[in-house]
Amino acid sequence: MTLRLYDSKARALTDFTPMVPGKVGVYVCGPTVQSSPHIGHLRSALVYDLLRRWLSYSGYAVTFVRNVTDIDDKILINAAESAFTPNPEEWWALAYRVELEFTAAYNAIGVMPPTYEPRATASIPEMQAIIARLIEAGHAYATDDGTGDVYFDTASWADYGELTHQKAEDMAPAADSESRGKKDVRDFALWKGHKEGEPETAAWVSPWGRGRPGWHIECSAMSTKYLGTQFDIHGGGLDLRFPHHENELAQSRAAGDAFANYWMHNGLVSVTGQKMSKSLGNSIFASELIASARPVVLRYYLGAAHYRSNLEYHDGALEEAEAAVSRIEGFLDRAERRLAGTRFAGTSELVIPQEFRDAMDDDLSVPQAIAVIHETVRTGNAALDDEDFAEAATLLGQVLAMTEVLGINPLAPEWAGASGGEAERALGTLVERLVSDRETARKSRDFTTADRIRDELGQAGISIEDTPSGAHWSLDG
RNA sequence: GGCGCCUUGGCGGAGUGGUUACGCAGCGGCCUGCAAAGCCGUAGACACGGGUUCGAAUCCCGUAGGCGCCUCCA
Repeated sequence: MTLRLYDSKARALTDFTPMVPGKVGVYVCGPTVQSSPHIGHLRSALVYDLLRRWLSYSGYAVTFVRNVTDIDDKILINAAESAFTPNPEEWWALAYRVELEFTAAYNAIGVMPPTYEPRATASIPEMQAIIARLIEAGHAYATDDGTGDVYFDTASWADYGELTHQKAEDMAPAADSESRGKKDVRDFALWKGHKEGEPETAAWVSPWGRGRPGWHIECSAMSTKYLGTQFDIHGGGLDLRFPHHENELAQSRAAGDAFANYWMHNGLVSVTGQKMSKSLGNSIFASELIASARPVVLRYYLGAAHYRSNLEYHDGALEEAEAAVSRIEGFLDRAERRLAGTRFAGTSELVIPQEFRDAMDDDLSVPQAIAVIHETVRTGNAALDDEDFAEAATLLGQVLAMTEVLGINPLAPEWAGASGGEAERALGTLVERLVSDRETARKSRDFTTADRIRDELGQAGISIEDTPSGAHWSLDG
Protein backbone atom coordinates (compact mmCIF):
# COMPACT_ATOMS: atom_id res chain seq x y z
CA MET A 1 0.00 0.00 0.00
CA THR A 2 1.30 3.38 -0.90
CA LEU A 3 0.89 6.52 1.11
CA ARG A 4 -2.40 8.29 0.65
CA LEU A 5 -2.88 11.84 1.80
CA TYR A 6 -5.89 14.10 1.92
CA ASP A 7 -5.20 16.92 -0.48
CA SER A 8 -7.29 19.83 0.66
CA LYS A 9 -7.13 21.51 -2.72
CA ALA A 10 -8.54 18.44 -4.47
CA ARG A 11 -10.70 17.78 -1.42
CA ALA A 12 -9.99 14.09 -1.71
CA LEU A 13 -7.72 11.34 -0.53
CA THR A 14 -5.05 10.95 -3.17
CA ASP A 15 -2.13 8.62 -3.70
CA PHE A 16 1.04 10.46 -2.92
CA THR A 17 3.52 10.49 -5.77
CA PRO A 18 6.66 12.55 -5.29
CA MET A 19 8.01 14.62 -8.17
CA VAL A 20 11.37 12.88 -7.90
CA PRO A 21 11.24 9.21 -6.90
CA GLY A 22 12.59 8.73 -3.41
CA LYS A 23 12.62 12.41 -2.54
CA VAL A 24 10.07 14.66 -0.93
CA GLY A 25 10.06 18.39 -0.43
CA VAL A 26 7.77 19.69 2.31
CA TYR A 27 7.08 23.30 3.15
CA VAL A 28 5.18 24.08 6.32
CA CYS A 29 4.01 27.48 7.44
CA GLY A 30 5.69 28.14 10.73
CA PRO A 31 4.69 30.79 13.18
CA THR A 32 4.61 34.52 12.93
CA VAL A 33 6.77 35.21 15.95
CA GLN A 34 4.65 37.85 17.58
CA SER A 35 3.76 36.19 20.89
CA SER A 36 4.37 33.03 22.88
CA PRO A 37 3.56 29.60 21.44
CA HIS A 38 0.29 27.96 22.44
CA ILE A 39 -1.14 24.48 22.22
CA GLY A 40 -2.28 24.99 18.65
CA HIS A 41 1.21 25.84 17.46
CA LEU A 42 2.52 22.71 19.13
CA ARG A 43 -0.10 20.53 17.56
CA SER A 44 0.54 21.91 14.11
CA ALA A 45 4.28 21.46 14.39
CA LEU A 46 3.79 17.95 15.72
CA VAL A 47 1.48 16.96 12.86
CA TYR A 48 4.11 17.76 10.26
CA ASP A 49 6.83 16.26 12.40
CA LEU A 50 4.88 13.00 12.29
CA LEU A 51 4.45 13.35 8.53
CA ARG A 52 8.14 13.96 8.13
CA ARG A 53 9.09 11.00 10.31
CA TRP A 54 6.73 8.70 8.47
CA LEU A 55 8.05 9.82 5.09
CA SER A 56 11.59 9.25 6.31
CA TYR A 57 10.71 5.86 7.72
CA SER A 58 9.08 5.02 4.38
CA GLY A 59 12.41 5.56 2.70
CA TYR A 60 12.11 9.06 1.34
CA ALA A 61 14.86 11.60 1.57
CA VAL A 62 12.87 14.47 3.03
CA THR A 63 13.72 18.12 2.70
CA PHE A 64 11.59 19.72 5.35
CA VAL A 65 11.36 23.50 5.42
CA ARG A 66 9.44 25.34 8.10
CA ASN A 67 9.70 29.09 8.05
CA VAL A 68 9.67 31.79 10.68
CA THR A 69 7.80 34.92 9.73
CA ASP A 70 9.73 37.53 11.65
CA ILE A 71 8.34 40.71 10.14
CA ASP A 72 4.67 41.67 10.09
CA ASP A 73 2.17 44.16 11.43
CA LYS A 74 1.58 42.41 14.72
CA ILE A 75 5.25 42.18 15.55
CA LEU A 76 5.69 45.88 14.93
CA ILE A 77 2.58 46.69 16.96
CA ASN A 78 3.56 44.50 19.90
CA ALA A 79 7.04 45.97 19.94
CA ALA A 80 5.68 49.49 19.73
CA GLU A 81 3.37 48.78 22.65
CA SER A 82 6.27 47.49 24.69
CA ALA A 83 7.64 51.02 24.72
CA PHE A 84 5.12 51.78 27.44
CA THR A 85 6.17 48.86 29.61
CA PRO A 86 9.16 48.43 31.91
CA ASN A 87 10.79 46.25 29.26
CA PRO A 88 10.65 48.01 25.92
CA GLU A 89 11.78 45.87 23.03
CA GLU A 90 12.77 46.48 19.43
CA TRP A 91 10.63 44.54 16.97
CA TRP A 92 13.54 42.39 15.88
CA ALA A 93 14.43 41.60 19.47
CA LEU A 94 10.85 40.64 20.19
CA ALA A 95 10.69 38.44 17.11
CA TYR A 96 13.90 36.70 18.00
CA ARG A 97 12.95 36.20 21.64
CA VAL A 98 9.64 34.64 20.62
CA GLU A 99 11.35 32.53 17.98
CA LEU A 100 13.56 31.07 20.70
CA GLU A 101 10.46 30.30 22.76
CA PHE A 102 9.04 28.39 19.84
CA THR A 103 12.24 26.47 19.35
CA ALA A 104 12.33 25.54 23.02
CA ALA A 105 8.72 24.38 22.94
CA TYR A 106 9.30 22.32 19.79
CA ASN A 107 12.36 20.74 21.31
CA ALA A 108 10.49 19.95 24.49
CA ILE A 109 7.97 17.73 22.71
CA GLY A 110 10.49 16.15 20.39
CA VAL A 111 9.67 18.00 17.18
CA MET A 112 12.75 17.46 15.07
CA PRO A 113 14.53 20.54 13.77
CA PRO A 114 13.54 21.10 10.15
CA THR A 115 16.08 20.63 7.40
CA TYR A 116 16.10 24.39 7.25
CA GLU A 117 14.22 27.14 9.05
CA PRO A 118 14.37 30.31 6.97
CA ARG A 119 13.38 33.68 8.33
CA ALA A 120 11.28 35.97 6.20
CA THR A 121 13.69 38.85 6.66
CA ALA A 122 16.41 36.82 4.99
CA SER A 123 14.47 36.46 1.75
CA ILE A 124 13.46 40.03 0.95
CA PRO A 125 15.21 40.04 -2.46
CA GLU A 126 13.41 36.84 -3.47
CA MET A 127 10.09 38.36 -2.48
CA GLN A 128 10.83 41.46 -4.52
CA ALA A 129 11.71 39.33 -7.49
CA ILE A 130 8.32 37.62 -7.38
CA ILE A 131 6.56 40.96 -7.01
CA ALA A 132 8.46 42.33 -10.01
CA ARG A 133 7.42 39.33 -12.09
CA LEU A 134 3.82 39.81 -11.05
CA ILE A 135 3.86 43.47 -12.06
CA GLU A 136 5.51 42.53 -15.31
CA ALA A 137 2.83 39.95 -15.99
CA GLY A 138 0.04 42.37 -15.18
CA HIS A 139 -1.07 40.61 -12.02
CA ALA A 140 0.10 43.25 -9.56
CA TYR A 141 0.23 46.99 -9.43
CA ALA A 142 1.92 49.70 -7.45
CA THR A 143 -0.55 52.23 -6.17
CA ASP A 144 -0.29 55.80 -7.34
CA ASP A 145 -1.35 57.30 -4.03
CA GLY A 146 2.18 57.84 -2.83
CA THR A 147 2.02 55.09 -0.21
CA GLY A 148 4.43 52.83 -2.02
CA ASP A 149 2.05 49.91 -1.58
CA VAL A 150 1.92 47.12 -4.14
CA TYR A 151 -1.13 44.90 -4.45
CA PHE A 152 -1.93 41.62 -6.09
CA ASP A 153 -4.63 42.17 -8.69
CA THR A 154 -7.10 39.42 -7.85
CA ALA A 155 -9.40 40.31 -10.74
CA SER A 156 -6.56 39.60 -13.17
CA TRP A 157 -6.20 36.03 -11.96
CA ALA A 158 -9.13 33.92 -13.06
CA ASP A 159 -8.19 31.02 -10.80
CA TYR A 160 -8.31 33.13 -7.66
CA GLY A 161 -10.20 31.08 -5.08
CA GLU A 162 -9.16 27.71 -6.49
CA LEU A 163 -7.69 26.47 -3.24
CA THR A 164 -10.75 27.09 -1.10
CA HIS A 165 -13.26 26.75 -3.93
CA GLN A 166 -14.75 30.13 -3.50
CA LYS A 167 -15.86 32.56 -6.14
CA ALA A 168 -14.40 35.99 -5.78
CA GLU A 169 -17.77 37.66 -6.08
CA ASP A 170 -19.13 35.64 -3.16
CA MET A 171 -16.43 36.65 -0.77
CA ALA A 172 -17.46 39.08 1.86
CA PRO A 173 -15.78 42.37 1.05
CA ALA A 174 -13.22 43.16 3.68
CA ALA A 175 -13.57 46.65 5.01
CA ASP A 176 -9.96 47.55 4.54
CA SER A 177 -10.24 51.27 4.99
CA GLU A 178 -6.54 51.85 5.23
CA SER A 179 -5.91 50.73 1.69
CA ARG A 180 -7.31 53.46 -0.52
CA GLY A 181 -5.07 52.51 -3.36
CA LYS A 182 -6.61 49.10 -3.90
CA LYS A 183 -8.48 48.53 -7.13
CA ASP A 184 -10.55 45.86 -5.52
CA VAL A 185 -11.32 45.09 -1.89
CA ARG A 186 -10.07 41.54 -2.39
CA ASP A 187 -6.64 42.63 -3.57
CA PHE A 188 -3.98 41.94 -0.98
CA ALA A 189 -0.71 43.66 -0.21
CA LEU A 190 2.51 42.30 -1.66
CA TRP A 191 4.58 45.23 -0.49
CA LYS A 192 3.77 47.84 2.12
CA GLY A 193 5.36 51.24 1.78
CA HIS A 194 7.17 52.54 4.82
CA LYS A 195 4.95 54.64 7.04
CA GLU A 196 5.80 57.56 9.21
CA GLY A 197 6.66 56.38 12.69
CA GLU A 198 7.53 52.82 11.77
CA PRO A 199 11.03 51.69 12.71
CA GLU A 200 13.69 52.42 10.09
CA THR A 201 14.99 48.90 10.68
CA ALA A 202 11.70 47.55 9.33
CA ALA A 203 12.13 49.09 5.90
CA TRP A 204 13.93 47.65 2.91
CA VAL A 205 14.83 49.33 -0.33
CA SER A 206 12.69 48.27 -3.26
CA PRO A 207 11.82 49.42 -6.78
CA TRP A 208 8.54 50.71 -5.33
CA GLY A 209 10.10 52.64 -2.53
CA ARG A 210 11.25 51.71 0.91
CA GLY A 211 8.96 49.36 2.72
CA ARG A 212 8.36 45.88 3.94
CA PRO A 213 6.75 42.74 2.59
CA GLY A 214 3.06 42.02 2.92
CA TRP A 215 1.89 38.86 4.58
CA HIS A 216 1.79 35.81 2.21
CA ILE A 217 4.63 36.78 -0.12
CA GLU A 218 7.27 35.50 2.27
CA CYS A 219 6.01 31.95 2.00
CA SER A 220 5.91 32.03 -1.79
CA ALA A 221 9.49 33.24 -1.74
CA MET A 222 10.91 30.89 0.84
CA SER A 223 9.16 27.73 -0.33
CA THR A 224 10.31 28.09 -3.92
CA LYS A 225 13.74 29.34 -2.91
CA TYR A 226 14.56 26.16 -1.05
CA LEU A 227 12.31 23.58 -2.68
CA GLY A 228 12.00 24.81 -6.25
CA THR A 229 9.22 26.48 -8.19
CA GLN A 230 7.25 23.27 -7.94
CA PHE A 231 7.41 21.07 -4.89
CA ASP A 232 5.57 18.19 -3.28
CA ILE A 233 3.72 19.15 -0.14
CA HIS A 234 2.64 22.40 1.44
CA GLY A 235 1.19 22.26 4.93
CA GLY A 236 -0.22 24.52 7.58
CA GLY A 237 -3.08 25.10 9.95
CA LEU A 238 -6.63 24.99 8.73
CA ASP A 239 -7.03 28.65 9.58
CA LEU A 240 -4.35 29.49 7.04
CA ARG A 241 -6.29 28.10 4.10
CA PHE A 242 -7.83 31.44 3.50
CA PRO A 243 -6.59 33.97 2.91
CA HIS A 244 -2.96 33.03 3.46
CA HIS A 245 -2.62 29.89 1.37
CA GLU A 246 -5.11 31.02 -1.23
CA ASN A 247 -3.04 34.13 -1.73
CA GLU A 248 0.25 32.27 -1.75
CA LEU A 249 -1.06 29.99 -4.44
CA ALA A 250 -2.46 32.84 -6.52
CA GLN A 251 0.67 34.96 -6.44
CA SER A 252 3.02 32.07 -7.08
CA ARG A 253 1.04 30.68 -9.96
CA ALA A 254 0.43 34.10 -11.44
CA ALA A 255 4.19 34.63 -11.29
CA GLY A 256 4.63 31.48 -13.34
CA ASP A 257 5.47 28.93 -10.65
CA ALA A 258 3.63 25.62 -10.54
CA PHE A 259 3.90 25.62 -6.74
CA ALA A 260 2.72 22.88 -4.39
CA ASN A 261 1.43 19.54 -5.66
CA TYR A 262 -0.38 18.61 -2.44
CA TRP A 263 -1.93 20.81 0.22
CA MET A 264 -2.34 19.59 3.76
CA HIS A 265 -4.17 21.34 6.56
CA ASN A 266 -4.20 20.30 10.17
CA GLY A 267 -7.21 20.72 12.43
CA LEU A 268 -7.26 23.31 15.15
CA VAL A 269 -7.32 22.98 18.89
CA SER A 270 -10.37 24.24 20.66
CA VAL A 271 -10.97 24.93 24.31
CA THR A 272 -14.44 24.65 25.80
CA GLY A 273 -15.89 24.17 22.36
CA GLN A 274 -14.37 27.23 20.82
CA LYS A 275 -11.23 28.14 19.04
CA MET A 276 -8.68 29.74 21.24
CA SER A 277 -8.36 33.44 20.91
CA LYS A 278 -6.81 36.21 22.86
CA SER A 279 -10.08 38.09 23.17
CA LEU A 280 -11.71 35.08 24.85
CA GLY A 281 -8.70 34.64 27.09
CA ASN A 282 -8.85 30.89 26.68
CA SER A 283 -5.42 30.29 25.25
CA ILE A 284 -3.48 27.34 26.58
CA PHE A 285 0.15 28.26 26.31
CA ALA A 286 2.95 25.84 25.61
CA SER A 287 4.64 26.82 28.84
CA GLU A 288 1.56 25.80 30.86
CA LEU A 289 1.35 22.45 29.13
CA ILE A 290 5.00 21.70 29.54
CA ALA A 291 4.69 22.49 33.22
CA SER A 292 1.71 20.21 33.74
CA ALA A 293 2.67 17.00 31.96
CA ARG A 294 5.68 14.99 30.97
CA PRO A 295 6.83 16.00 27.49
CA VAL A 296 6.28 12.51 26.11
CA VAL A 297 2.72 12.59 27.47
CA LEU A 298 2.13 15.94 25.86
CA ARG A 299 3.39 14.61 22.57
CA TYR A 300 1.18 11.56 22.88
CA TYR A 301 -1.86 13.67 23.69
CA LEU A 302 -1.37 16.15 20.85
CA GLY A 303 -0.71 13.41 18.34
CA ALA A 304 -3.37 10.93 19.43
CA ALA A 305 -6.27 12.50 17.51
CA HIS A 306 -6.27 12.41 13.73
CA TYR A 307 -4.44 15.41 12.33
CA ARG A 308 -7.45 16.72 10.43
CA SER A 309 -9.78 16.49 13.42
CA ASN A 310 -10.53 19.28 15.73
CA LEU A 311 -8.83 18.57 19.05
CA GLU A 312 -10.78 19.59 22.09
CA TYR A 313 -8.65 20.42 25.09
CA HIS A 314 -10.32 19.73 28.42
CA ASP A 315 -9.40 19.20 32.03
CA GLY A 316 -8.18 15.68 32.61
CA ALA A 317 -7.04 15.15 29.04
CA LEU A 318 -3.40 15.07 30.04
CA GLU A 319 -4.12 12.69 32.91
CA GLU A 320 -5.75 10.30 30.46
CA ALA A 321 -2.78 10.55 28.17
CA GLU A 322 -0.49 9.93 31.11
CA ALA A 323 -2.38 6.73 31.89
CA ALA A 324 -2.08 5.55 28.30
CA VAL A 325 1.62 6.33 28.11
CA SER A 326 2.20 4.65 31.47
CA ARG A 327 0.60 1.52 30.13
CA ILE A 328 3.00 1.41 27.21
CA GLU A 329 5.89 2.32 29.46
CA GLY A 330 4.89 -0.36 31.93
CA PHE A 331 5.07 -3.03 29.27
CA LEU A 332 8.41 -1.89 27.90
CA ASP A 333 9.86 -1.69 31.36
CA ARG A 334 8.41 -4.99 32.50
CA ALA A 335 9.44 -6.80 29.33
CA GLU A 336 12.99 -5.58 29.50
CA ARG A 337 13.30 -6.54 33.15
CA ARG A 338 11.74 -9.93 32.62
CA LEU A 339 13.83 -10.75 29.57
CA ALA A 340 17.05 -9.61 31.18
CA GLY A 341 19.18 -12.61 31.92
CA THR A 342 17.29 -14.87 29.55
CA ARG A 343 18.56 -15.84 26.15
CA PHE A 344 15.99 -13.47 24.66
CA ALA A 345 17.52 -10.39 26.21
CA GLY A 346 18.41 -7.92 23.50
CA THR A 347 17.08 -10.13 20.73
CA SER A 348 14.05 -7.98 19.94
CA GLU A 349 14.00 -6.88 16.34
CA LEU A 350 12.55 -3.47 15.58
CA VAL A 351 9.78 -4.58 13.27
CA ILE A 352 6.75 -2.48 12.45
CA PRO A 353 3.57 -4.53 12.07
CA GLN A 354 1.77 -4.30 8.76
CA GLU A 355 -1.40 -3.00 10.42
CA PHE A 356 0.50 -0.06 11.80
CA ARG A 357 2.03 0.62 8.44
CA ASP A 358 -1.34 0.48 6.73
CA ALA A 359 -2.81 2.89 9.24
CA MET A 360 -0.02 5.42 8.78
CA ASP A 361 -0.15 5.09 5.02
CA ASP A 362 -3.85 5.87 5.15
CA ASP A 363 -3.56 9.62 5.56
CA LEU A 364 -1.50 9.29 8.74
CA SER A 365 -4.18 7.52 10.75
CA VAL A 366 -2.30 7.85 13.99
CA PRO A 367 -5.32 6.93 16.15
CA GLN A 368 -5.44 3.52 14.50
CA ALA A 369 -1.69 3.21 14.63
CA ILE A 370 -1.83 3.84 18.36
CA ALA A 371 -4.55 1.23 18.66
CA VAL A 372 -2.11 -1.25 17.13
CA ILE A 373 0.46 -0.26 19.74
CA HIS A 374 -1.99 -0.86 22.55
CA GLU A 375 -3.07 -4.20 21.15
CA THR A 376 0.55 -5.24 20.87
CA VAL A 377 1.14 -4.15 24.45
CA ARG A 378 -1.77 -6.27 25.62
CA THR A 379 -0.62 -9.41 23.81
CA GLY A 380 2.91 -8.69 24.94
CA ASN A 381 1.83 -8.51 28.57
CA ALA A 382 -0.08 -11.73 28.11
CA ALA A 383 3.05 -13.37 26.70
CA LEU A 384 4.99 -12.25 29.75
CA ASP A 385 2.30 -13.66 32.02
CA ASP A 386 2.60 -16.95 30.15
CA GLU A 387 6.39 -16.76 30.29
CA ASP A 388 6.47 -17.05 26.52
CA PHE A 389 9.65 -15.03 26.27
CA ALA A 390 10.23 -15.58 22.58
CA GLU A 391 6.86 -14.05 21.82
CA ALA A 392 7.38 -11.30 24.39
CA ALA A 393 10.71 -10.37 22.84
CA THR A 394 9.14 -10.16 19.40
CA LEU A 395 6.30 -7.95 20.64
CA LEU A 396 8.69 -5.81 22.65
CA GLY A 397 10.58 -5.08 19.46
CA GLN A 398 7.37 -4.17 17.69
CA VAL A 399 6.26 -1.77 20.39
CA LEU A 400 9.69 -0.17 20.45
CA ALA A 401 9.67 0.23 16.68
CA MET A 402 6.20 1.73 16.55
CA THR A 403 6.69 4.12 19.43
CA GLU A 404 10.05 5.17 18.04
CA VAL A 405 8.54 6.09 14.68
CA LEU A 406 5.92 8.24 16.40
CA GLY A 407 8.51 9.64 18.79
CA ILE A 408 6.57 8.43 21.83
CA ASN A 409 8.83 5.72 23.22
CA PRO A 410 8.72 6.67 26.90
CA LEU A 411 12.08 5.01 27.53
CA ALA A 412 13.87 6.82 24.70
CA PRO A 413 16.89 8.84 25.83
CA GLU A 414 15.35 12.10 24.69
CA TRP A 415 12.69 11.85 27.40
CA ALA A 416 15.04 10.98 30.20
CA GLY A 417 14.76 13.74 32.73
CA ALA A 418 17.82 15.55 33.93
CA SER A 419 19.34 12.74 35.92
CA GLY A 420 19.86 13.70 39.48
CA GLY A 421 23.22 12.01 39.59
CA GLU A 422 24.28 11.81 43.20
CA ALA A 423 20.84 12.56 44.59
CA GLU A 424 19.36 9.80 42.47
CA ARG A 425 21.99 7.35 43.62
CA ALA A 426 21.40 8.26 47.24
CA LEU A 427 17.67 7.81 46.85
CA GLY A 428 18.20 4.47 45.18
CA THR A 429 20.37 3.23 48.00
CA LEU A 430 17.83 4.18 50.63
CA VAL A 431 14.89 2.73 48.77
CA GLU A 432 16.73 -0.51 48.04
CA ARG A 433 17.42 -0.82 51.72
CA LEU A 434 13.74 -0.39 52.63
CA VAL A 435 12.67 -2.75 49.87
CA SER A 436 15.08 -5.30 51.24
CA ASP A 437 13.75 -4.85 54.77
CA ARG A 438 10.26 -5.35 53.41
CA GLU A 439 11.29 -8.55 51.65
CA THR A 440 12.70 -9.88 54.91
CA ALA A 441 9.50 -9.03 56.74
CA ARG A 442 7.40 -10.68 54.06
CA LYS A 443 9.43 -13.86 54.20
CA SER A 444 8.81 -14.09 57.94
CA ARG A 445 5.15 -13.32 57.22
CA ASP A 446 5.34 -10.11 59.16
CA PHE A 447 2.90 -8.36 56.88
CA THR A 448 2.25 -5.53 59.27
CA THR A 449 5.84 -4.38 58.91
CA ALA A 450 5.90 -5.09 55.19
CA ASP A 451 2.76 -3.05 54.58
CA ARG A 452 4.00 -0.23 56.74
CA ILE A 453 7.14 0.07 54.64
CA ARG A 454 5.09 0.00 51.46
CA ASP A 455 2.76 2.67 52.80
CA GLU A 456 5.62 4.89 53.84
CA LEU A 457 7.26 4.60 50.45
CA GLY A 458 3.88 5.28 48.85
CA GLN A 459 3.52 8.47 50.81
CA ALA A 460 6.93 9.50 49.57
CA GLY A 461 5.73 8.97 45.99
CA ILE A 462 7.37 5.63 45.45
CA SER A 463 5.30 2.64 44.43
CA ILE A 464 6.13 -0.99 44.93
CA GLU A 465 5.20 -3.88 42.69
CA ASP A 466 5.86 -7.44 43.72
CA THR A 467 6.92 -9.55 40.77
CA PRO A 468 8.08 -13.16 40.44
CA SER A 469 11.61 -11.87 40.25
CA GLY A 470 11.34 -9.69 43.32
CA ALA A 471 9.93 -6.30 44.24
CA HIS A 472 10.24 -3.45 41.80
CA TRP A 473 10.07 0.16 42.87
CA SER A 474 9.46 3.28 40.82
CA LEU A 475 8.71 6.90 41.30
CA ASP A 476 5.09 7.75 40.69
CA GLY A 477 4.55 9.55 37.39
C1' G B 1 -24.62 35.91 1.89
C1' G B 2 -20.47 32.35 0.24
C1' C B 3 -17.04 28.00 1.19
C1' G B 4 -16.53 23.97 4.53
C1' C B 5 -16.65 20.78 8.94
C1' C B 6 -18.80 18.33 13.14
C1' U B 7 -22.77 15.61 16.24
C1' U B 8 -20.33 7.90 18.09
C1' G B 9 -21.09 4.24 24.72
C1' G B 10 -19.61 7.89 31.53
C1' C B 11 -15.17 10.60 29.09
C1' G B 12 -11.56 10.97 25.06
C1' G B 13 -11.35 9.27 20.23
C1' A B 14 -11.25 5.92 15.44
C1' G B 15 -13.77 3.58 11.68
C1' U B 16 -17.10 1.84 8.28
C1' G B 17 -22.69 -0.32 3.75
C1' G B 18 -23.30 -6.53 6.83
C1' U B 19 -17.98 -8.93 12.00
C1' U B 20 -15.95 -5.87 19.82
C1' A B 21 -11.26 0.11 17.12
C1' C B 22 -8.21 1.75 20.97
C1' G B 23 -7.33 4.32 25.71
C1' C B 24 -9.36 6.10 30.41
C1' A B 25 -13.21 5.26 33.95
C1' G B 26 -17.04 1.04 35.69
C1' C B 27 -18.42 -4.06 36.92
C1' G B 28 -17.10 -9.55 37.60
C1' G B 29 -13.07 -12.98 37.78
C1' C B 30 -7.76 -14.84 37.81
C1' C B 31 -3.15 -13.70 40.12
C1' U B 32 -1.42 -11.69 45.24
C1' G B 33 -0.59 -12.67 52.38
C1' C B 34 -3.18 -7.98 51.01
C1' A B 35 -2.08 -4.71 47.21
C1' A B 36 -0.05 -2.80 42.70
C1' A B 37 0.84 -4.14 37.84
C1' G B 38 -0.92 -7.59 34.36
C1' C B 39 -4.44 -10.92 32.16
C1' C B 40 -9.51 -12.81 31.10
C1' G B 41 -14.58 -11.60 30.84
C1' U B 42 -18.51 -7.85 30.77
C1' A B 43 -21.90 -3.67 30.09
C1' G B 44 -22.81 0.53 27.23
C1' A B 45 -23.04 4.27 21.09
C1' C B 46 -23.52 5.82 16.61
C1' A B 47 -28.21 13.87 17.25
C1' C B 48 -33.42 13.60 15.09
C1' G B 49 -36.87 12.51 10.81
C1' G B 50 -37.36 10.51 6.11
C1' G B 51 -35.25 7.85 1.73
C1' U B 52 -32.02 4.23 -1.14
C1' U B 53 -30.75 -1.01 0.03
C1' C B 54 -31.56 -7.85 1.22
C1' G B 55 -29.01 -4.89 5.05
C1' A B 56 -27.00 2.01 7.16
C1' A B 57 -24.20 4.44 12.61
C1' U B 58 -21.72 4.11 7.51
C1' C B 59 -24.81 6.60 1.12
C1' C B 60 -28.84 10.57 -0.18
C1' C B 61 -32.43 14.46 1.46
C1' G B 62 -34.30 17.29 5.36
C1' U B 63 -34.41 19.10 10.69
C1' A B 64 -31.94 20.54 15.20
C1' G B 65 -27.60 21.84 17.62
C1' G B 66 -22.35 23.09 17.47
C1' C B 67 -17.84 24.78 15.00
C1' G B 68 -14.28 26.93 11.39
C1' C B 69 -12.93 30.34 7.32
C1' C B 70 -14.44 34.69 4.41
C1' U B 71 -10.58 40.17 9.35
C1' C B 72 -4.49 38.73 12.52
C1' C B 73 -4.15 33.61 13.53
C1' A B 74 -1.21 26.75 13.78
